[in-house]
Amino acid sequence: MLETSPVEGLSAATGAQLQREPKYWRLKRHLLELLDTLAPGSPIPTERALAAAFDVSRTTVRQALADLTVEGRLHRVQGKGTFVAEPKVAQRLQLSSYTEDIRAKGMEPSSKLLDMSEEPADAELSRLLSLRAGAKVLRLRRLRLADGEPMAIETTHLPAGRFRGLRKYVTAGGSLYEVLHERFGVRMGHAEETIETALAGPEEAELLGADVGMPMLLLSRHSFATDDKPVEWVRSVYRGDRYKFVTTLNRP
Amino acid sequence: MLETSPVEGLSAATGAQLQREPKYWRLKRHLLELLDTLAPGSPIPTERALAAAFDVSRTTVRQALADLTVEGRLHRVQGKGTFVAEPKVAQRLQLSSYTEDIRAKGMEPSSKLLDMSEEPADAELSRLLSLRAGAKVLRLRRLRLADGEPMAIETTHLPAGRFRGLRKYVTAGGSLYEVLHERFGVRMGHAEETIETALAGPEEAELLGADVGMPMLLLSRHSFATDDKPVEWVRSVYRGDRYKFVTTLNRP
DNA sequence: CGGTAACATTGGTCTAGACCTCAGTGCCGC
DNA sequence: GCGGCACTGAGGTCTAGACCAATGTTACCG
Repeated sequence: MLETSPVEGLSAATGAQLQREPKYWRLKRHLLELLDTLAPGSPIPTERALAAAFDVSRTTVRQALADLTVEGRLHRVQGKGTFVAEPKVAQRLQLSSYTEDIRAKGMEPSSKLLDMSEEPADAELSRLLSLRAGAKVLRLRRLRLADGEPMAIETTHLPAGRFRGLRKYVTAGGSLYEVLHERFGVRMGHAEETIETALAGPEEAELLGADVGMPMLLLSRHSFATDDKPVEWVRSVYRGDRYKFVTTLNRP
Repeated sequence: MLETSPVEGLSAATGAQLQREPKYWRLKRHLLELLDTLAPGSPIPTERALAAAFDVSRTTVRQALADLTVEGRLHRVQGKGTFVAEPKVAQRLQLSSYTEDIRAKGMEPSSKLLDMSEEPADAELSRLLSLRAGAKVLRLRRLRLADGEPMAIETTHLPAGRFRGLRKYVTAGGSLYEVLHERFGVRMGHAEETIETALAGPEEAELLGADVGMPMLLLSRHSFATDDKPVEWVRSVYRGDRYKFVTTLNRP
């Protein structure tokens, strides 16, 4: 399963049989050409139509479509059809809030608070936030949007003890970083980020309007205030088919 | 196709039928448990054995195995079998050479020059390297290894005119950044990087010892010397199942 | 006019079996 | 000894058809 690429060689002669190329590769190539001629969001032919048109089984069509879906070229909806996916959007990697980032790109940021809870820190979290084991941690889970489009799911952990009353400010909406600065006098100094790939689970896919199994960019951020005390531990999931991260590096 | 996750609810009563969970989900969960008990590199049961053991068709087994493969948990080799994949390795994002990076991690770096050529710059490359259209560009394609394990495929473009004789230094082995510094007096000042996901094509998969269709981390780097002149344009493909990038951000 | 029940259509899951390619093994003949 | 070649068994591709689940439309009835 998965992926294109022809197999060259074998030009003339030998006449009939040779074709060391799986049928679904050929189908994928045809569909990729088709995609270039269609606007994002356009529907493509149904599985059964493609099977008939190319004289292959529906299973074979599905293999090609599954590949293109996981590659972020198609978007499938049960009961409706298969559609051309949207192109990628760049996302700058920088130590600023989501709100600032999106505004800087000329889009309108918004967040949807999915849930908020206070939980005792496990061993890992207490280490990351310099808390004693079992100390209360505020956990925020937010869906991030730009111009109403889902961009990412962000799960933030903060030490509840240091930021009493944070809950109501967050509930009122507004930038978390702004609240931390204005209400608690805390500004971010530096952060350590890791970026890796993962695949969308059913919940993420649903929230982000993506497909299950699609590659995602997983960003973890460990932020410290200007006094070097740890402030937050964040884990975000971005749609890998639509976003990329950009960063500027400087020689030490 | 793709991905785990049960569907809860529906406890007692209703007796027999209800089971709103595809068979391949169940199979995936079982295999994930099995993977935790096996060492990386161990073989797992064959497709046909699993089909018999779970009383499902081989197609269904393959759906589960395909998911786990694209998730980086399994490694499949035609004619041999299916094996437990290796865990991830972190890779620091910083403006230093590959050679320095790997040494810093206590591993032995090596490179294999896949090919080297001089080509006229196309519109994109001449813009990136501040060259007139058609100027010669040196193109290096290298396989990067750490302790003999393939890590990435790196394609570097440099202005051939500014670095005459670079070819022979590179052929002799050694760090490109060291050569640029010692032979041409050029040191890297800053760079702009973008990170995104892509899926492995047959060639990349083969070179990296990965599977076709596996998610990869795509890193593009545009580097500038201390005098702000562009020096290189690099595109690297890392195995997404084994590497992650780490970076430190500072407040401006 | 409004609801709703039935139907059509789409993608999602699954089967049972066919034939292919690729890798290893072992035997046979030179 | 050693080069092939046949055989076995692994994953890779493919079929033709079944039924399920989600969606949207249509027609009928109150």
